[in-house]
This record gives sequence, C-alpha cells and structure tokens, in this order.
Amino acid sequence: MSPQIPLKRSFFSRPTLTVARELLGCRLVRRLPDGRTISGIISETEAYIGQDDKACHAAKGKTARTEVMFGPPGRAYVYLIYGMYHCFNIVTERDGFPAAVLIRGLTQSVGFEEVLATLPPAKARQFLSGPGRLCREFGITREFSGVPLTANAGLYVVKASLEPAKIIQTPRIGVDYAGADALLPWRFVASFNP
DNA sequence: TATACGATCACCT
DNA sequence: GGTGATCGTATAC
Repeated sequence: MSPQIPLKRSFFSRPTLTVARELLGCRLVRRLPDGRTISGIISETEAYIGQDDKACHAAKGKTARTEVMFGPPGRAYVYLIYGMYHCFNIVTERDGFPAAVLIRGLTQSVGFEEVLATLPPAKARQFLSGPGRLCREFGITREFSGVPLTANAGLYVVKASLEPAKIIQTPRIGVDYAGADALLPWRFVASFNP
C-alpha cells in the first residue's frame, strides 16, 4: 500500500454508495496555507445520487452552485448552509451524472493536539464530527468547490491502513423534505477499534 | 427586487 | 429537549 498517494479520480468514478462506504477509514489530508499539514480519518459519509434523489441538490437541475456535481469525479463540491457553515462533498460517478459524497465526520485527527488538549473530553471527541465543524477546522470554503482533490490543491484523500471495525447505515440527516428519499439508508457511520 | 429556507452548530433550559 | 444565528440560493413576484 502507498499511504501517501492521493486517491485517484478512478476511485471516485464508481457507484456513489461504493465510494461512500470505501471512504470510511481513508484519511482526509489538508495542507494549510501556513504550511502545516492536518488530517483525520473519515468516519461518517452520506451519498447523494442523481437528479432522481430528492435530497440531492442536483434534483432541481443544474445551477451555478450545483454544476460541479454534474462534472468529473474526484473534485470538491462545497456549499454554504444556514448562512454560516460549509459542507464538503466529493463528486462521484461519471462526468455528466450528478452525484457526490458528503463528508460528515472525521476521527483520529493529526495536527490538532494542542487545541484538543485544552478541550474537555466530550468536546474533543466531537471536534471534527459534523460537516460544518470539519470544514471550519480544515479551512474548507467555497473556494474549493470544483477543485480536483490532489496534493497540489492542498486537499486530498489517501487510503489509510485503518479498517472500520463496524459500519452502520442509516437515513441521511436533515433531509426530511425529500419525502420517501429521506428514508434511504445512504448514510454510513464507521466505528474503529481503539 | 423581495422573500423563504436550508445536507448545521452552539448554547440554553 | 428547544431555539437563534446568519446569508447564499432558488423561486416567486
């Protein structure tokens, strides 16, 4: 295995559910503008698949915001939500088919030791849990939307040697408006052995 | 041009 | 458990 090689576009040009599941245990790496490198193991994902998925932003057609999802896989799709938080997705499937995986949570972080030491354990555990939180800590904003995830971009995913001990599937969070599609078990949550 | 709302989080009780 | 913050986007006028 080559842990430092970013996952290639071919990894993401597959069925979104496969990508969402296989991203669990992989490491999201961010090289900050100041030169520091931070990272974390992906522990929670959600799949958003095509214009027929009412919960997917692409369901309402292509717009300036969502057109990235219609493009080639392996790129970031980042949007602002509730006026204050960013959500980081990775585009999947073939060019022309709108789909993406939302990265909802990270664990086993590297590069936050000093901050974490100042937090109570409960806060520390959920430090990178939640799409808004992880985007804030990783400095991911809409400037990344459309950017291919490569080492050059300073934001990429590498295959890590950490296999999830267990993966559970649940309905996606916060998509009640999507009718029957809100019930699809397209959220993946991994737990890891300590 | 105006308005309603969301793939959330933090803080309150 | 509940609610306020806060603004880009989509949609309605």
